[in-house]
Amino acid sequence: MSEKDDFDLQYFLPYMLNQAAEESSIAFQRHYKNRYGMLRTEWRVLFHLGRYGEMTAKEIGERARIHKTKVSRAVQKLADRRFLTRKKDENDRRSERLELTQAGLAAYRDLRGVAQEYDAKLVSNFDPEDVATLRRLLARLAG
Amino acid sequence: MSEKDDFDLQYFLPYMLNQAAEESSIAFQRHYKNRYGMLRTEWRVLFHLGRYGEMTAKEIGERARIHKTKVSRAVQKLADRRFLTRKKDENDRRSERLELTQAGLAAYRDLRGVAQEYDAKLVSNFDPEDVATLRRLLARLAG
DNA sequence: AGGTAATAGTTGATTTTGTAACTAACAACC
DNA sequence: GGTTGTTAGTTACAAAATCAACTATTACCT
Repeated sequence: MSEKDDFDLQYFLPYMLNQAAEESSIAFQRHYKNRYGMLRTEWRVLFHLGRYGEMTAKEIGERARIHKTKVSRAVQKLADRRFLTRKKDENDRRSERLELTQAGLAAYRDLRGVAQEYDAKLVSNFDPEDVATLRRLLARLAG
Repeated sequence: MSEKDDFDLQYFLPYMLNQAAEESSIAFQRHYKNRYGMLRTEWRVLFHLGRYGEMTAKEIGERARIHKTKVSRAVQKLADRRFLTRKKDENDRRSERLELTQAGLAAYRDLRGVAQEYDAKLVSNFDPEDVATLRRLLARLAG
């Protein structure tokens, strides 16, 4: 380059976020993938239902910002594997109330435990104050 | 839930990173997508060549941690669109030296400018010290 | 009430990614 | 110098994501 070029890709925030996100997902991914044959979206749906209780596909999509077709297919797979049940909302028969089965709840609890441990491990070498800053800024960046 | 459940998905680091990464990518994505018909991997390849100069597909893949098939396809598209040229490395005829054309360089410079502005805008409401912390931790999380 | 628009969710077609197997060139070793 | 093992990159096939069109139901509006 003949010109000044001090913009390094390694400091471009969207790029850094992506690299960190991918790296930090890999190890955890193995758990829901190998142990329960789940995809990321399926895990997220499971997690939402486990953590926040019964809700509709739409609500999950809004909370997690997942497109409705992705949610729809994830719900289908989870239902096929008997991790959740669907029943028509009698007040609005377009939508369905989704609820985890015992098996789904068990999977959720298992994965939640793994996630907690994994999260702790990820930040274990960092200064707790820095971690607080990290989470705060990430939350704001996520919008 | 009848049990104690204080693990919130919103504080699970891989999840937060993903949400922040996606959100922060959207606005910038439009530029390389609409203006140059590029995909994310193509933009990254372009960026590496523009920022660091001529190199091989393998080097790009290592630096950016992109799988070689993805790099291969991105290089193909960039070559089709005359953003880069490939010539066999005479010392090792398995690999190719990749180099941006004038058009590629122009696109790089354009997008680099947009990226710089965008990065600045993303952090403009944050305390600079917090931003420094953020980048430092992200770099470590990216491994 | 009747017609139009909006919404929840699904499905199908297209695009993109991921995985594995492949080719061509090089390296190492005897 | 030939066999075996690696490496750079491509290609083919399968899996998954995206986008648009669709069904069924509800809301709105006059």
